[in-house]
Amino acid sequence: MSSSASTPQVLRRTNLKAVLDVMRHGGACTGTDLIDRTGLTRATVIAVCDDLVRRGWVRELGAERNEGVQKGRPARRFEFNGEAGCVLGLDLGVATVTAHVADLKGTVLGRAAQRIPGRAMEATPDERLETITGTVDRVLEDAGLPTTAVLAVGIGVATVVDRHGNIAGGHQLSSMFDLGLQTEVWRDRAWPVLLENDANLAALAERWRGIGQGTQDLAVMLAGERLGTGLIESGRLLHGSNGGAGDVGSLQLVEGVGSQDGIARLARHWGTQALAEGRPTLIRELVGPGTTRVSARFVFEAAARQDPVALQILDKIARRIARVIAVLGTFLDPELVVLAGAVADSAAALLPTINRELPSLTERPPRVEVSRLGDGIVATGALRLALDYVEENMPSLTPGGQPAAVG
Amino acid sequence: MSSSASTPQVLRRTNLKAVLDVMRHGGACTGTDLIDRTGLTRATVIAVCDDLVRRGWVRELGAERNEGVQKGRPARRFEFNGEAGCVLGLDLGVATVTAHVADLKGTVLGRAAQRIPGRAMEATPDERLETITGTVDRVLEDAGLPTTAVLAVGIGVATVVDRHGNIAGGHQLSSMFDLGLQTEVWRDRAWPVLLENDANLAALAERWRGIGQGTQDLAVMLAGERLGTGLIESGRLLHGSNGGAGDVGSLQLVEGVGSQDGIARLARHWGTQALAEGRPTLIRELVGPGTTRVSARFVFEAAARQDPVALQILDKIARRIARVIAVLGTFLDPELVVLAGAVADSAAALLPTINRELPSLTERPPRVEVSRLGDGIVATGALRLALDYVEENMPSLTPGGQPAAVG
DNA sequence: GAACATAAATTTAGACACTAAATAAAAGGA
DNA sequence: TCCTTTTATTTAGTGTCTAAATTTATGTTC
Repeated sequence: MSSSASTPQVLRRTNLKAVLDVMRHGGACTGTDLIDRTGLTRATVIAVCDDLVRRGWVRELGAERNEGVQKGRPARRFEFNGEAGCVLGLDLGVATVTAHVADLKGTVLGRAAQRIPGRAMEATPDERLETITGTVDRVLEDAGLPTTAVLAVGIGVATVVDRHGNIAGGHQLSSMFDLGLQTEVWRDRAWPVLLENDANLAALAERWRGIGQGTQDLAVMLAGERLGTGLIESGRLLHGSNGGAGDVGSLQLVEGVGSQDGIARLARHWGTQALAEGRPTLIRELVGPGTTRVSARFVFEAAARQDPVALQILDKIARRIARVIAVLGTFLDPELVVLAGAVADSAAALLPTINRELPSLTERPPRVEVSRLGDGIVATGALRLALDYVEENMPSLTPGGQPAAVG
Repeated sequence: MSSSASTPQVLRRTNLKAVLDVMRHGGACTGTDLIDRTGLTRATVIAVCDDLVRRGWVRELGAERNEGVQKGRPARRFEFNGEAGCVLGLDLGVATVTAHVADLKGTVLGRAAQRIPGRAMEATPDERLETITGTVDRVLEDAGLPTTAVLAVGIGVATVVDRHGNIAGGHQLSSMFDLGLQTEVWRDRAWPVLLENDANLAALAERWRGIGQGTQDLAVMLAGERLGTGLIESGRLLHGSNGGAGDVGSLQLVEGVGSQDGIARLARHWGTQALAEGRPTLIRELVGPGTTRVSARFVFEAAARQDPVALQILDKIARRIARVIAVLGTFLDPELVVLAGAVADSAAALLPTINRELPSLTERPPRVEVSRLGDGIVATGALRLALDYVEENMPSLTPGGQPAAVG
């Protein structure tokens, strides 16, 4: 299954990748470094490096002194060329478009966010596309990058996406994001476009730059307005047969958990309810007089000041989340569960209750943490998705920017 | 990550595997067949075939006529040599040891089962090992196979096993199966021993020879005495960080589901209860007078004859199972859920209720079916596990039986 | 500063695996 | 018997790697 026929050229390609992998992780490398880490001969290593330099993926550094005592002929030093191109990471929300751009080392070179004008829910596909392309163009321009430098685009959407990057129809919001981004829209730019569910990208982000570093099995709950879960098992994203894995929105089962409610929405809902019932609470003061619209922030703030009503709301939310985590832990046995999303900062207040509840709900409860990646978590994951694609296909691709003559 | 350094020899190894893969699936092959399916040149294909024949993995067939009109020089015909070795598949239950042996094409050559003598729960490791080795020796002897013919042993155990094949400590029954099978026990036989959770093997079996053929994402509930679930996503088994994935035994959460109760145990429990309460039911007649020990079989039989009490018990069981399936479907989005285990035949009676309940518990409920693989499901999966190992490592291994001189 | 030690690069010869093209072989049919 | 067809085999050439010898560029020592 795994294997397909090979030619000597495939062999070289494999070794190009092996050397690139080492360079990406290890910074500047001498030939000897690469010999140690790849097991190849010096002759081969040097040939591969020269090949990579010729193709534009690697730079040879000048004759700066290596650190320490130096005897013998100075080593040539090679470095992965992070500027050989860039990747875009987009987060398409219901009302907002966020775009990050990074070089091939993953260094973020620019960020931009833009609201969909007017009433977002009613925006036409074309209006949506205009905002998206506008945001992308702006972030590229600000970073001084031509469109030809873009080697891949990762895009997170708030709906179900299968493992081939196709938006699964028949889901909530699925039509909102089914905009032909992979095919028609940027055909002239010839960008490889990779779609993925936003919670899945949050999981990639957490494993790349968040608490999940070094973890092979983790779940990330993107619990802002909606409630979505990104699942990584053995270092790979889970999708299920139609991409619905982790889409716990439809979980009607666990008593008290269900519908599509994320933390923010629940806080708002119960906060509003408390006000409507006229219960005495700090939330009222924070919201201000004359309005009944409670934002989640106020509830968390009131709780931070020990307001009993707000604390009770958080307790209720935490118990609800704990139940989902318990089910998740039982079915998937992740090492770590991360709470992320718009309210991640405040979610820390939920942890004590969650950790108190878990042992009664499941044996061996997973470790639970709160994300520290903030708002850009999905866009960050989108960058990672794009980088994964580029790294996987690197030898075959043509570096962006200059058209790079390859023999 | 994925790539490691390569030499020309690795290339040949890849092509050996590619050719073997085609042969395993396609039966007897001519050179032209292989050219079409691998993309290699005729010269290479023939060289690879000769190589495989020399190593013993492939047989060249005599000059039998090919079907149809034959012009031109007759093609040499090659066939995967299923008799180049065999694999063992073991199912270690609490009280029973089952062993299957199959050739490398997966054709079962022998079966044996043996009870652990005395009170199984109290058997010492040595007693257990004696039964295991005894069963293995018998099945090999009956099939007329020497121990040197065994290329791998797959073993299913009723406890948690991580993805490296290590039994995770601290679980129910974990010490019962931690017998040093991989290392000490058969050291003299030098067999590669692969441990895996029994429900996971049931999943492999369903995908190999059961209802799950061609399915990439499925869950198999092994629901006899205990309740365990084997999960396959994108064609791969899920283990989770410690192997606990699918070990729903500890799911205390879903109201009414939990503990370790499988279908048989529940049927027995509620059947006994009904008798104790003195309710009028066919079960009593089936069990016979003077005893209160109800076996699951009687409950299913009574239900088949429309006994109201038995039907009510099945209804209760089905609702319970439906809830687990709903959670499973929501979190993992499998294409198919298979009910398997000792009572699989009878479990068909549960399907109508399960399918009626599911839509109210989750959107897009998965397809649910009952296994037709019967008792040997775990041993069958164990064979598959062993075959996977052998197929993956085939070119490097030495065929069993004769010591096969390789140049 | 010349001779030496050292580490790395480069060159050379050889092995292995593949392709492509020419040649040979083994059938059936005219 | 000769021709056609299909396949196998041989031959020459290419790409990639290793291993070993050689060269290069540096620092150290006397």
